[in-house]
Amino acid sequence: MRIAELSRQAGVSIPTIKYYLREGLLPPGERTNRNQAQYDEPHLERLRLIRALIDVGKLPVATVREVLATLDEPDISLHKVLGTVSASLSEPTASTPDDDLVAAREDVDALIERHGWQIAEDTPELDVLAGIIVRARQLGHAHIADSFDTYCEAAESIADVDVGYVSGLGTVENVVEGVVVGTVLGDAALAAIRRLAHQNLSARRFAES
Amino acid sequence: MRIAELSRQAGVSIPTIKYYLREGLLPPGERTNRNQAQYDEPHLERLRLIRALIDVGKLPVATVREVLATLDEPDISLHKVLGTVSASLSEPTASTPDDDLVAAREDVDALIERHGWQIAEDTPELDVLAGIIVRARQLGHAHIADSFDTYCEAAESIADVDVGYVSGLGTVENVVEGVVVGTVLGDAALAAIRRLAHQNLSARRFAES
DNA sequence: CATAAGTAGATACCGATACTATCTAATATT
DNA sequence: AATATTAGATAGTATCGGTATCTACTTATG
Repeated sequence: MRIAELSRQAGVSIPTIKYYLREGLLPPGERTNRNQAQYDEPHLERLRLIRALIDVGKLPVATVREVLATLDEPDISLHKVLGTVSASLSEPTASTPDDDLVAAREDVDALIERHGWQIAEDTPELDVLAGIIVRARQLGHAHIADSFDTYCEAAESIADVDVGYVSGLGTVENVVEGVVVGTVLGDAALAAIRRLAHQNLSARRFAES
Repeated sequence: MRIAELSRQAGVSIPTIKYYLREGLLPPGERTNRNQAQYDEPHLERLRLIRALIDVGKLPVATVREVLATLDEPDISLHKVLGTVSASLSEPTASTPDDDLVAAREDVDALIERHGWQIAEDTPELDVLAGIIVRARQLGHAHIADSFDTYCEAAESIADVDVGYVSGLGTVENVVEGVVVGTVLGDAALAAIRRLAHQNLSARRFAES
C-alpha cells in the first residue's frame, strides 16, 4: 500500500507518518522508485503500536523509539525485554544521593524482602518507589506506604495473569510485543480500574443520596 | 517567611514560584507592603503538593490547578472529590461515537456488572477503559481484556486499603487531600510495584543464569 | 543613613516536544 | 497530456513549563 492508504487505515496524517519515519519510529517502506515506497501490514501494525504507546501510555516519542528498538533486537529474552522496557519507562533516577531517599530505599528493600521477591538491586523501579515514599513523607502522608504490602499482594495476582497471557503467545516476537503492549496498556487499565474501585467503595460507604 | 525562604525549603526556584502564583496554583502570600508578602507553612505544603503532582503524577499545570481548586472548595464530600479528581485525571473522551468503542463499552459495563460494582454510567474511567480495550483489539491483543477480572479483584483489595487510609485522616480537608495524594502517588506506586512483580515472576520462571 | 540585597508584578524570552506545512523533483494515474 | 501523488528536505508552528529581565520599590546591614 502507499502512504495515503497507510495514513487512512491507521488514522494518522501523512505528515505525521513522515515525521515518524524521520524519527526512526517507523521503518522506511520498500522503495520501488526514487519517489515511491510500498508499506505493508507490519507497517500498519507498527504504526498502531506507536499511536497506542503515545496516546494510551503517554510515552514521549524518544521513549517509543527506545522501546521499539528493544522490540526489534534479534535475540531477545522475555526477562531481558522486561528489564529494558522497565528502564525505558522509568525516568533516570536523580543524581543527588539524598538521605531521605536512602532511608526510603531501605524500606523498599524490606518490602521486597518481606514478599520474598527476587529483584536485581539496580532495578530502576526500586528507586522510583523510594522516591514516591519520600514525597509521601514530605506531604505528611508517610502512612500511605503502609498500604504497599497490600499493593504487592495485589500486584502478584496481576503479574500472574499478565505473565500467563504473554506466555501463551507462541513466538518470541509475539511474546515480546505482548510484554510491551501489556505493560503500557495494562498500566493505564489498572489505573482506571483502581479509580472505578474507589468510586464503587465510596458510593457504598459514604453516598448521601 | 519570604519568597526566598519558601524557595529554599521547597527546593523550587523563585521564578517558578512566581509562575505558579501567576497561574493560580499557589495562593498569593499575605501582603505586608507594596512589594513584600509573607508566606507560611500552608504555602510550603501546597508547593510540595504541586511538585508531587507534577513530578510524580506527571500532571500538566492546568490539571494541577483544577485538582487544587476542587481541594479548596468549601463543602466537599469524599465521594464528590473522588469524582472530580477522577474527571480531572482522565482526558475528555473523544467525540466520535465509533462502533468499536460502543462495543468495548458494553464489555466494560458487563465487567462492572460481574463484579457487582456500583458505578455511575457517566464515569469517565468507563470510557477510558473501553478505549484501552479498543486499542488492544486493534493491536491484535484482544485477550488482554480477559485479565481485567483479575485486575478488578486486585483493585478491590487495593481500594479497600486506600479508602481505609483516608478514612483515618480525621478532618474533611485532610481526607480530601489524602484522596488526591493517594490517587496520584498510588497510581505511580502501583505501576512501579506491578513492574517489580513482573520482574520477580519472570526471574523465577524464565531466568537463564 | 547610605548602600546593598531582596521583592512584587509585569513582560519578554527560551528550549523542548510533537507535530504541520511547503517546496522540489520525480513518478503514477486517468 | 494533464492531474494527482510521492519521497525527502527544510522550515514553520503551537503548546508547555518554565526563566530572565526590568522597574519601582522596601528591607537589611555596615
